[in-house]
Amino acid sequence: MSPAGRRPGDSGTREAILTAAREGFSAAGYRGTSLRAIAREAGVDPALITHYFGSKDALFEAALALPLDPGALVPLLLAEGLDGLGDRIVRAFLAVWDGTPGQGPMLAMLRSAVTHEDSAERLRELLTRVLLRPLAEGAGKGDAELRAALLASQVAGLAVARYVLKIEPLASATADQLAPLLGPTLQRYLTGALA
Amino acid sequence: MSPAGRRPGDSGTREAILTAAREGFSAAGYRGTSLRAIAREAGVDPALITHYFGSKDALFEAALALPLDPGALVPLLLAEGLDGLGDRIVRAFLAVWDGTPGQGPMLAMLRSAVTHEDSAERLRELLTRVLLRPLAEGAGKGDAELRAALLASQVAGLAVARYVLKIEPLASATADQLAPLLGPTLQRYLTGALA
DNA sequence: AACAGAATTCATCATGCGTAGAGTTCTACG
DNA sequence: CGTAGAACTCTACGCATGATGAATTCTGTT
Repeated sequence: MSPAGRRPGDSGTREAILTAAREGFSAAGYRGTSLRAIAREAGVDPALITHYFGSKDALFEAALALPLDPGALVPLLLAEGLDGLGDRIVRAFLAVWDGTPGQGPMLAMLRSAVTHEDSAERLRELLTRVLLRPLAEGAGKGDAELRAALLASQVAGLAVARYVLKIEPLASATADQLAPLLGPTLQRYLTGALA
Repeated sequence: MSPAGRRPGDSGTREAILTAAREGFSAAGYRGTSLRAIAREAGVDPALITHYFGSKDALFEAALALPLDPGALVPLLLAEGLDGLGDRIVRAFLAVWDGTPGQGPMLAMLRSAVTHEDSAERLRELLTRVLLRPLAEGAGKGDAELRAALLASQVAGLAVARYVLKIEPLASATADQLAPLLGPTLQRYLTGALA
């Protein structure tokens, strides 16, 4: 049909592939998404993906690169003091997920973490080292590891319940509704008495 | 190699297939596990799986059949009153997961729920209708749906953090250590003030 | 104007998949 | 015994997959 050879002008093919890949991976996970499906979605020949990224694994890697730096979030959250920290964490979390176009990379990370052992390790690393532990240490109440883990459990649970299982009314609640519900839990995990 | 035809004696082939299937599905999810791999693991011809179960979907269904009745748990938990309910839920949850041989069906359910849209629906149904909502209604403080959803979020989060992401020290903590940490959260979601 | 190299298509390979069907051997029941 | 049917193996089909290599067309630099 279409002739071979380079197209004139600036075709944002690479980006189109990445977008389609994120969509696919976040919807069906790594194995559930074929290169051909991604190519079809992106309106592109399958071989182009190999051409650009080398392999499916490399594409996956590239698609999961987060568009934001989670490390930058921590000082921002801590800047306003410990009061209402839990509340602000809930809001920040929801803002990131709901704000990310199509929730692509986020859901993809979660989905693949649950299936792919390597991804689970990477997500654990990212979550604990860059995000949760700094938060818990910033709170300065000791037991940083434990507090970070508890925080992770409630935050991950929110993600699963809201975005994967879509349990109502959690799934369609607004940040204003959720913050006072979950905030106190996080606050206690971070700054409260534990035993 | 091996001759065709029926083997003498009682070969627990069906069970072997189910075991291998649970192992596979819980380790790599639905798509990530092939019938041939299951058959190899079970030391069995792939066609036997079709013979016994009809299709991969049906096998999946059969492998996920829970060995326990979650509905029976609720009255047990509620029987001892509302005091310490959260605590008891944490303990029951851990007992079920840690007690289930190989955590097979449990992890498989979680893993596939995250990948497979249908499984997500089934898990949501099971969780909310049979387990969480009866609990929240049994607590009798109103807002049963919302309380059930919040409960789900913390419980699912515990599962993900402990069994999938394996975040320490959550992953290797005992029930006695976790109950006082997470119990109050669940207690508040079920019986506490919400807004 | 020439040319290296990037972008793109196509045809193709080997592999693995889920499933179906035919054939063989054993068991259970009459 | 005889025979229905369950347990089991083998072969094969059609399809999708990830990857490769050659061919073609455009772009940027000299």
